[in-house]
Amino acid sequence: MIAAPPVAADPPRRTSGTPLHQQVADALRRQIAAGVFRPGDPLPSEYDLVQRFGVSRGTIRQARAALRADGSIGGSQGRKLVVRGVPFTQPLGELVSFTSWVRSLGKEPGGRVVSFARGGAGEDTAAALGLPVGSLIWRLNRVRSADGEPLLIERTVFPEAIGVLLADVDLGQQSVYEQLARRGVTVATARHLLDAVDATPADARLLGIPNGSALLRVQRHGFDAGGRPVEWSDDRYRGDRLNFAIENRAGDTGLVRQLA
Amino acid sequence: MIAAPPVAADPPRRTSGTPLHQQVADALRRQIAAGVFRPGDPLPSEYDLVQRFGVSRGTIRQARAALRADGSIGGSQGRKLVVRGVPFTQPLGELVSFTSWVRSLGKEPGGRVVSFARGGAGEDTAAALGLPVGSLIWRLNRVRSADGEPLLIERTVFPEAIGVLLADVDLGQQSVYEQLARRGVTVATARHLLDAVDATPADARLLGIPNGSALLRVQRHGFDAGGRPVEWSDDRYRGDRLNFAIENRAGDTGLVRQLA
DNA sequence: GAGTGGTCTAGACCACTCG
DNA sequence: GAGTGGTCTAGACCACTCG
Repeated sequence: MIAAPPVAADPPRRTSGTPLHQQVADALRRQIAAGVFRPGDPLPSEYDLVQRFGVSRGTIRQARAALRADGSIGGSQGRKLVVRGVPFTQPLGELVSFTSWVRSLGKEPGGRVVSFARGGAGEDTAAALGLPVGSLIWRLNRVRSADGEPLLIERTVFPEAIGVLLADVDLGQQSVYEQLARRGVTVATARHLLDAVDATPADARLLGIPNGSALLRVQRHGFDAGGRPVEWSDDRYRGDRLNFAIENRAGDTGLVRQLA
Repeated sequence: MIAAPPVAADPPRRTSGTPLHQQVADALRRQIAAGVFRPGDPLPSEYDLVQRFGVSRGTIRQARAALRADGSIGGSQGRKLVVRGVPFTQPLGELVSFTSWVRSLGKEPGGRVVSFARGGAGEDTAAALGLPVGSLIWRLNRVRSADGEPLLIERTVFPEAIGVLLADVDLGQQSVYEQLARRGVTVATARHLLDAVDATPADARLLGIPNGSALLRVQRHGFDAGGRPVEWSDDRYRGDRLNFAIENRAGDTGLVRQLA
């Protein structure tokens, strides 16, 4: 870990396995988080940073590209770059796992299994998972809560190979993704589809909210590192209790608006 | 525009204003889209690409970083990089501008101004735009439609300096962002907050839908290239007609789940 | 014109994967 | 051990912004 001394001290080299550019990026992020640089402040110039960190310009630029990508800084050519604020990202694992997300908030995750059974894939499910119609799949239906408050209904479909790994797990208490991770299965990439739906009578009863309340629906396709489907899920969150935030960098975004 | 000849031809240089690394990235993207490289195929090695494009390794790496960032390719150190497929992104301009999005679908954008007036910023608005409470701001309230079907209610606040640029524009027909762009103002980065709300009676009347229908609400903070606030908007989409899709790459994501 | 960030090159060494 | 991508440096020139 290298700090940013006012004058160049012992030139840092890769003693640990952490790349220099990442050490620089982390140092700058820490300083933004600590208020050394405040939103609106200009970032020190490249030349300054080269001097302070005792690394080459390329390394500084690589570090800064990371800060740009996560939205910590902004700006354009010719002008000094501007600090925007603390980075605004979440690990995919935490995004996918309700359990680890709730824990990260310091709350107690809970759940109740409504149903869990093997069956045959219908047309939609088969298409979503990239399987032939009629393939064996597992359907899991749960209500998830934080500190006892129901927040989410999960309706998830797993391919047979994934579902069997969960067959003897207590899904009322355990995180599906932690259990899968122990068995070597992780969600490496995912596609999310967000829209709003009225709570059906079943939804309303499960969440303890009025009929027809607005729910934020998140449909997720999860894939492992090899691109094989791990899950297809229809998650319904209480719209009044949860939101999703998206940081859009310059240029192209990962967010797409679609007509249904 | 440079292609990728099997053998190095005339070494391309920056004749136009487009950076070389971007020309290379665009060329590779086109080849992925055209099926020259198919999902699962390995990408040619760095050495290959250096030869084919006649540029330095640094330029190739910069181009590949862009493909990585938009999800076109994946892979890790020591292995050949793997083509994942056509990128799944939307230019920020199209994401922000309802008008240009609707046009991209081949439909006719329309609109109706409900109100447009100058006023003083309350506490929330001031905080959102980073202005002192009581600062002059402009509030725009519109219904937006595609081929005559109302899809969206926009409630947008602009800082005084932006609002005055719009004072004499026909906002029933014109795109705010196109008009602003002509005056040198563009949204370079944005933060989006997505949740679900019940349609208020006013919402329902404006969209011509039943009271209490689920709406997908998108709150947006837009900033220019210098990080200055351009707009703060509360957009409400018909949940049954629209959704947002998010492509999550490996590792950290720009998508964050939050408790309200 | 001075200072800033953006582009590009050439070359070195390292870490990882694979046959 | 050969080949791959990852890191890092040093130096050149360019485009843009600002006083």
